[in-house]
Amino acid sequence: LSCCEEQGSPACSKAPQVGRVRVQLEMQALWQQFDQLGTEMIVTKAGRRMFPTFQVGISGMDPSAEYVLLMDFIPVDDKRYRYAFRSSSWLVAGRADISAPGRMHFHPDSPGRGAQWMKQTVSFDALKLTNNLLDDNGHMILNSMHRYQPRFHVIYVDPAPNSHLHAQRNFCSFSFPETQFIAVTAYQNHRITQLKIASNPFAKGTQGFYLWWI
Amino acid sequence: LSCCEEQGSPACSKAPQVGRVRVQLEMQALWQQFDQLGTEMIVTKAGRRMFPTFQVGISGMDPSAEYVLLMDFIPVDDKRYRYAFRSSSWLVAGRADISAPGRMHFHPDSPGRGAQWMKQTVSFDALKLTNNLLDDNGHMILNSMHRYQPRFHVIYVDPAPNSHLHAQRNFCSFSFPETQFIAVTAYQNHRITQLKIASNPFAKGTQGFYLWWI
DNA sequence: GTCTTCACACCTAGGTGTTAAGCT
DNA sequence: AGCTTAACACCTAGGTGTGAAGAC
Repeated sequence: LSCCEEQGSPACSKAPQVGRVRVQLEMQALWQQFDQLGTEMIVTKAGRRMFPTFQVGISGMDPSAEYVLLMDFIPVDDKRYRYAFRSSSWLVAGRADISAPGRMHFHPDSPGRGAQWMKQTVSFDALKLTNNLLDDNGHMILNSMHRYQPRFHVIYVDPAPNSHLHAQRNFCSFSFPETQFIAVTAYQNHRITQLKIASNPFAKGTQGFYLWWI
Repeated sequence: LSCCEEQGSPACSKAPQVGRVRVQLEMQALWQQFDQLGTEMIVTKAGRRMFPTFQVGISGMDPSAEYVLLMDFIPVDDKRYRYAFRSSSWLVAGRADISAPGRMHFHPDSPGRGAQWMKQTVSFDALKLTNNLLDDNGHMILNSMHRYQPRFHVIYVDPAPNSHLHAQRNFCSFSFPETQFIAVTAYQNHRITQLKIASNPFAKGTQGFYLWWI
């Protein structure tokens, strides 16, 4: 159960509509299973979903207030990685490539009332990852072989006039370390491939093949 | 291009947010093609989509005002029908059966701002028809072998206090005669079946069979 | 007889990893 | 070598009418 991350601001400077919001990562056990192996997420030119899907349960919102929910991805470090098959581990392979300006993914149900968001799990299953710098579909642009941390943001839609003057007060951010991943164009770690096949229904097609090897 | 139907009220008693709303039926040519043959819509216990889908283009809304959009179905008459295969025509087969209280189907994007609704075609493709009087999925309950007229309603969400006192002023209704249909559990008119197969992509499975007969 | 139900084959639509070929 | 691309087979998920069987 994650609280709002105060970003170096003095005391509690958040509006009550966001200051009490609590967020729980769903499918946490699965995320941890992947994290232990070193999560990889496929990026393609056309855009690829994440698996596991980023899903959260939310509490503490003002039921009648309006909120916008969104995600973004920040580089974890300034490094480029490569996978060493011999040692089955990731190695630093130099400094990070230049990155496209970070995009934001608004949850398609935004804006919505607190009651609606808290009613059931909020799922970002429409979000797609791409390595196409010229992407025109609103997908999240990431560099392959770089490490990322997904972030989740809650913005309170303040009806007050000049509310933009209090933008700081009206949003808060959450990030879960177990959702970190390295973007790849093809899986590197075979155990990641196996765990994806075992846990993603859509990857059931080739499941039979691996059952002999596990 | 249909205007708001004044329901026997004196002069223009509608709020400006709804009084200027204009609605255009999409796929009108297809609806007319079906209507000419006598449209039939399948009802099942589990719920069946309509085809053609009820879709409208909307103009004249206040872009920043909030609206709720919904549909319902009203019996066209107090009759029950049967199909005479010999004459390929519908005959009256007595008085209507007792009907379940009419349900409403809210468009899932409700409530939404005028700008959002007018941006693109509003489609009711999630709406399903059922003949199950005990339906628990929010589908529209209809009597098989009865004739219905779909209706479309626009409700302005008035932020004023006590706005419920002006409920009359804040909504308006639209109906398109070419969308009338008879609910059936199995198609009666073979030409309706053929037109459904020819025009609905999901019915492509058996298309080859009929190509020899047309 | 007339109407309804259900399993089914056949689609649409789109999410998977695989694999071979292509790029640098 | 290392990484990327694109076609592909194989799934999930669900919308069609069919035709035989069932209900009244």
